[in-house]
Amino acid sequence: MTAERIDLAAVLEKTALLSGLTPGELHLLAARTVRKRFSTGQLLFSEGEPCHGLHIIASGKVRIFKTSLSGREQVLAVNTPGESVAELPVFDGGPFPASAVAIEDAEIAFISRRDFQAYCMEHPEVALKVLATVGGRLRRLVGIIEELSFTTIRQRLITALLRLAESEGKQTERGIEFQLPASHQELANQLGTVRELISRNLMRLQAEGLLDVDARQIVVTDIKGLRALLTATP
Amino acid sequence: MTAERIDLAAVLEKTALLSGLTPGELHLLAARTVRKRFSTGQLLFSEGEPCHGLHIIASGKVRIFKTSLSGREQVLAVNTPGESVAELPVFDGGPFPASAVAIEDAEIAFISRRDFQAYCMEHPEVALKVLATVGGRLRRLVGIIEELSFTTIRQRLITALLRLAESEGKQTERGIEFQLPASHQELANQLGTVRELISRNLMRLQAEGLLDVDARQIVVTDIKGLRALLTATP
DNA sequence: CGATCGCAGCGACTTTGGTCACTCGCGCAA
DNA sequence: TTGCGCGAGTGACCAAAGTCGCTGCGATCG
Repeated sequence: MTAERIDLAAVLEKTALLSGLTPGELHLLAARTVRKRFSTGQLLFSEGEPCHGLHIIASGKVRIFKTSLSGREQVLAVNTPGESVAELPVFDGGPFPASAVAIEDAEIAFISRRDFQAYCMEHPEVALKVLATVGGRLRRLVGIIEELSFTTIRQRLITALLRLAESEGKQTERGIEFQLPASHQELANQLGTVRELISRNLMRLQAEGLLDVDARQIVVTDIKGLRALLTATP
Repeated sequence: MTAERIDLAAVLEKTALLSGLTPGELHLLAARTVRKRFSTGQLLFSEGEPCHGLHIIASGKVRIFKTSLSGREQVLAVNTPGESVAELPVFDGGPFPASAVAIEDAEIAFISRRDFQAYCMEHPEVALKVLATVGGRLRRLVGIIEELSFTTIRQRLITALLRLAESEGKQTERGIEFQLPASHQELANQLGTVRELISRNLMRLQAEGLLDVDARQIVVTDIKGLRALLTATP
C-alpha cells in the first residue's frame, strides 16, 4: 500500500501539470489519488457521461475520440504517460465531450473533481499550469480543424508520414525507413478517413516514386519530393 | 477619463470571466485596462503573432478564423460583447493560433498578460472561471470537428437554418420567417465551404418544398421535415 | 445617366472521398 | 493440414464537394 502511494507520487511528479511542486505537496495529492487499471480496448469513459475527476496516465496509451452515428471515428488525441486526460470537464462541470479508450494496457491515477479544484484554489500556480496544458490541447484541436477543412487526405497522409520519418525513421542506403505504428484502419481513423484511402494513397505515392511500401514497412526514397507536395497545390 | 474607467468597470462586470468580483477588485483591474477601438473589417490580431494580453469585447462583434494558403477561411467562433478572446495564448505563452477581425465596429478592453496572470495568482477563483470559459471554447471546437468530419454540407446548412429559425424566426401564416444574418459568402466560411454550395443547397431544399428562399429572406414551411433530414442518413 | 462593383444564381465539368464487393496472404488454433 | 479471421490490396461505381465561367440584379459613385 505504501509502495503504491510512493509510486503514485513518482508518477505525479512527472506530469507536466504538476511539475514544480514540493515532495510534500505531491504526497498530499497522491494520498487523494485512486489508481485504476484498464486493459487494451477498455473504455475509460464515454462521450456524454458526467465527469467526476481528473485522469493522469501512469502507463499505457489512451485514445480520445468522437464517434458518429454511422460508426465512423475521429481521433482527437492519443495520450501517453505523464499526460492528463479530460482536464476541462473537471472545471466547467459539463459532461465529457468525447470518449476515451485504452489502446495499450494502462494505469490511471484518478483525482476527484472536488479534491483537484480545492487544490487549485490553494495553489494558483497549478491552475495556471492546467491552463497552459489546456492551451496545448486547444492548439491541437485547432490544428485538426485546419487539417479537416483545408487539406486533402493525400496531404494529411503525407504530413503523417513526414512526422513519422522524422521521429522514428532510420537513414539507410535505400532512404529513410520506418514502420507504420498501427494498422491502416487505425491510421485512417486518426486522419479522419477510411482504410481504403490509406491504401490507395500509399500506392499512389509509391507509383510516383517517392517511397516504397511493403506492408507496414515504409522506405521514403525522396523526402524532398514528399515535402514539395505539401507546399504546391496540385 | 474617469467616465471611461467607470464604463470599463461596468463592462468587466458583465463578462462571465470576472463575474462575482467585488466593485473594488473590478476597479483595480479596470485601472490596468487599455481601451482599443476597431472598425469593421479591421484585424485585432493575426495568426502566428505573439500574444501580449487578454481582449474583452465591450461592444461589437469579432470573428475568430483560420485562413488557408489558397484563401479559404474557416470560422472558429463569432464573439459578442461580454466575451473574451484569446484567453489561452495569454497563459501558454504561445502565438495566436488564429486571426481575429471585427465584423462590426468594436471596442475592446485589453489587459496585459503580466497583469492578468498576476491577478489570477492572487485570485484563484478567477483562474477557475477562465478554465471554465476555455472549457466552453474547447467544446465548441470539438463540435466543429464533429461537424467537419461526420456531416455533409447539406446537413450543416440545415443545422444552421434550424438554429436561426429558433433564435430569430417569427411564426407567420406562411411558416417561420427570418433573414440570413450575413452574406452567403460569410455563411459559407462559417460552414467551412464555398458560396456556390450554400446557393445550391438552399435551392435544393426549396425544390423539396421545405422552405422558400427569396434572397436573404427565408421562410421555413416544413420545420419537421427539415429536422427529419438530420436524423435520417440519405 | 451610365459605369462599376459586390452579391447571388446557375449550369457544366472535374476531383475527391467513400462504399461495396471481392481477392489474397498470413498466422493461429482446432 | 485445413479452416478461419484479420489486415491489406484493388477495381467498379457513386455521391459530395469544389471549380469555372457566365448572367443578372441592385446599390453607389462619378
